[in-house]
Amino acid sequence: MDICKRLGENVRRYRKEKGWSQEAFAHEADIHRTYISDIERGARNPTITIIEKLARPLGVTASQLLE
Amino acid sequence: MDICKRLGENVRRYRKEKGWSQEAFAHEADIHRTYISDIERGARNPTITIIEKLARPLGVTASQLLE
DNA sequence: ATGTGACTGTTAGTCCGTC
DNA sequence: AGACGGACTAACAGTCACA
Repeated sequence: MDICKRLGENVRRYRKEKGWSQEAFAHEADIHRTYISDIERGARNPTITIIEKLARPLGVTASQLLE
Repeated sequence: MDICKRLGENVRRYRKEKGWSQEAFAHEADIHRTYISDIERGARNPTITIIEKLARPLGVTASQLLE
């Protein structure tokens, strides 16, 4: 399983647990909406600083997003 | 604690557990030795595909490198 | 509310070295 | 053995219009 896809699935799952749209989450994480879309589809290969920006509003660790 | 520094410390610890020099590890991971040096010093912001390339020869998961 | 192609400036990542 | 610099190319960060 590709690590980018795994990250995407994790982000999407945690985001939905929060009841957020991509747009709302993008605002919380201070990341562009379309970038979130790309991440969730595994279409990007982000850096670890992006992983951390995603993790914080979701209330999880960067490590958890890669599990 | 900066996530880049945390990654660096984890990589260094796991590498030493294997008894590898940076150069030997670089060869195992198929990553340039100077890049390994940068990573361990927390001077780089790598992508998740690099995290995975680092994790495999160390016998750990990408997730563990960010813990 | 989300997926996607395209674009530009910036940086990730490689490779040459020296200390 | 490892830190660190310079220079280079490939790829990412960040954004937009449109579907």
